[in-house]
Amino acid sequence: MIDDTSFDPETLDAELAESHSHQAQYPATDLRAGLTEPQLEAVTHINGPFLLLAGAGAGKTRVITRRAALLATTVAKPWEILAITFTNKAANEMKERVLTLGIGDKMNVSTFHAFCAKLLRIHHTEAGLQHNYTIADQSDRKKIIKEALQRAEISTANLTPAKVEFRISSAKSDMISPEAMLQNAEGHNDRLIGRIYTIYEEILTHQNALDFDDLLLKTATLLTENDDLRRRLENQYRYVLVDEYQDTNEAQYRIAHQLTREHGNLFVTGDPDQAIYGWRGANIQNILSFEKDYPNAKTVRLEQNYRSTKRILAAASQLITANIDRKEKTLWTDNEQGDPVRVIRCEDNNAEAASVVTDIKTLISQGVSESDIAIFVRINALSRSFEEQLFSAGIPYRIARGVAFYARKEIKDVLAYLRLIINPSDDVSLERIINTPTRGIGKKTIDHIKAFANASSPRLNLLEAVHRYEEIGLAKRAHQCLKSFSELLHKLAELSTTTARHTLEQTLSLSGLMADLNQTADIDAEPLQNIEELVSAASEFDTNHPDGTILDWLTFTSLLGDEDLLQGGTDSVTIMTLHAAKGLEFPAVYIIGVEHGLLPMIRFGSEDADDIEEERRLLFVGMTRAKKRLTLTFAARRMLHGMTSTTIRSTFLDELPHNEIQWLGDSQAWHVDQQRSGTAGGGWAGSSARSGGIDRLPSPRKPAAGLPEDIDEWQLGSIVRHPAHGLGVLIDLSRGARRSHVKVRFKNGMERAWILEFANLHRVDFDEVTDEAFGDEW
DNA sequence: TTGGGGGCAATTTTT
DNA sequence: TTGCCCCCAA
Repeated sequence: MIDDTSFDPETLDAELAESHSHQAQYPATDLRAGLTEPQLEAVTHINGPFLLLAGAGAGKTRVITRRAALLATTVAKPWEILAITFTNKAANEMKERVLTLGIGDKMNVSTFHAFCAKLLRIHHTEAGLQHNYTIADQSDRKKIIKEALQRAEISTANLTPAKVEFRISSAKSDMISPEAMLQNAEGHNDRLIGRIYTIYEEILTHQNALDFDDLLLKTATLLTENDDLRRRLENQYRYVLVDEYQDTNEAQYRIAHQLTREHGNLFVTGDPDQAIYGWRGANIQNILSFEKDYPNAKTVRLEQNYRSTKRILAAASQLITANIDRKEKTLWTDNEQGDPVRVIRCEDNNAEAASVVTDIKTLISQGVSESDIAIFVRINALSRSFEEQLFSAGIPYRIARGVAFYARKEIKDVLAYLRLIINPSDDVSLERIINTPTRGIGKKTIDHIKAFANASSPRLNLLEAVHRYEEIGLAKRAHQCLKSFSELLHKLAELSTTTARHTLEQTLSLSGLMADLNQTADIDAEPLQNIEELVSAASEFDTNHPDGTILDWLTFTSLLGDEDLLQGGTDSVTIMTLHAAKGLEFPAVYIIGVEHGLLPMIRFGSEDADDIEEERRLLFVGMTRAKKRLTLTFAARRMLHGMTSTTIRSTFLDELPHNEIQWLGDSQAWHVDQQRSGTAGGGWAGSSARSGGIDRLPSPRKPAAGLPEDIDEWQLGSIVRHPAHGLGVLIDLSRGARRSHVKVRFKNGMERAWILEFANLHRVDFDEVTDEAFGDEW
């Protein structure tokens, strides 16, 4: 039987409540009721550091909300409790549940970023900021990086903006300043990035803007350097809780630490096995060494799982034990045994989608609701085959992704006007709106304005430059256009003291945006609808925050993420990435593309054990989302980036408990072979006849090949031969403990990557091939 | 100033 | 294969 609350992370609580014959609503005196031993221990903990290691599906939210409620009704006032989460969703959920427990809405529940944004507004002087700073989002940040690249006059040959952005963000997460980066730079590239980072910071400062990382970084620095303020805050927040502690980065770690330095009442919850944001700067060591950081810490494990069947849990548990970086934890459940976890081998990605969709059809015909079914992918690009086939099967589906509401063009456009009203230094916003809607101010005019601003001393911000249009020396037409734009901005500047809704509506009409939207509404009504939605959002904000200012509203919108997940599609199959799946649960789960290189995702040149462990955790997270039915699939051939390649099943599959798994697919023999030859890898009796593919190995299915005997002679630039693709040059080679990877560029320019053991490549000596018309580009 | 076409890269993305 | 970005033509 499948219930209909799969989307609701609170299902668990409902189940728990049910199993203990309690109401959903607990009077304060009942906060200890119906708890298991470890749960009770956590709920009743009061003073000192505490680590709650909460396994997947073990009832964590229930525990922390009850503890907060208990604190708030005994030793503390609600406003003396600070609960920090990572997502708005988690924050809202906690607020709601605390409310349900009768604690009121005075408890401080907020995301890291929202908490910091507010703190920095209030204590802007101490932090060396202006009160009206704006928050640069990802696209603003990208523009600023491009600008910085230009100013640094660096040939962007091997430095994409994305790469720079990543490096800067990582540095900030680790609390590394531009100076420190320059000092410790190893190699030319690092120095370049250090220089760009420096300029990037200058631009942000000049624009009176902070990016997301700054919110954390500046707060951490402020709390570290300003002991007086730190102390006041510590007095104010006598009990601090940090959720998803395994995902904290250095800055967040510091914030939590500084806020609790003296009273030590830091209660953290998390699960190292679900740490999947290392690539975003999160440091799993924060949770792993909590007990070292806080020697008097108490640790409690929640190991009983209320979500999945025994078999699903056994498979996931076995997988995760392969990780070294973890805290020993043994999940168990009282739930039914359930059906075996299935692993399906498919011929290619279309067969994979077909097989999954067929299975879904069967489930639906048995009365399972579409919303109880989820398909998890490692990368969004994999969703396509599934979309197509779900569509043609007439099964409603939705993709939990897409452009976040506040990242849409039309939304960003209006908000840019408002941001400029609040913060006249916000050049990125000005540049965005100067010709939106089009008003005859093109690139050339903008360049003139910029040049004028830069040439002035001190350097002007663009808004000031616009207002001094007469001094720029523009052609008559451009001069006229800029004049009316300048007048428009003056008019808008006078709006700033009114409500969010009023300001928004005025801006929409004065700027001409509304007229523009109305005009295009015939062709595409969506932008207009989005704007209408924005107006009601503003209106709602005004109602909820009678004392709120435009600035508050802008901050609010800046920190709001993608809400796609929260709304809509109550009867659709959900397609989402494994990352997006964290925290959710579904009765039926399909995990797609469990192949080497995809899951684990391998990037060349950077395969180390940490990455693999995070990938393993990602699969673990995916598997533990499933309540009743779990299916993993992989395809022998996969079309990706417009190219079909032969794949190798993921080594993670070898790490599952073989005998508990139901192995399905065109070829039945492969898994049996697995059991015989251990994890060394093996082929399967291939029904497909593809040249060069490893699925073509004749039986008996031994490992495809070992390393080539002359491996020591392989080096970058070596010439190799592939049976299907011909001659190529080795452009990447990395030797790992278990597998070696190679990348080859072929004569026609195609580049392919393989695991060397399976690649069927042979090194050839240069003089053997000179007569084969090898191009000179080699 | 706008649009279209070619070139090129291509994870994950709580905020 | 798709999607973004940049440059060029009208």
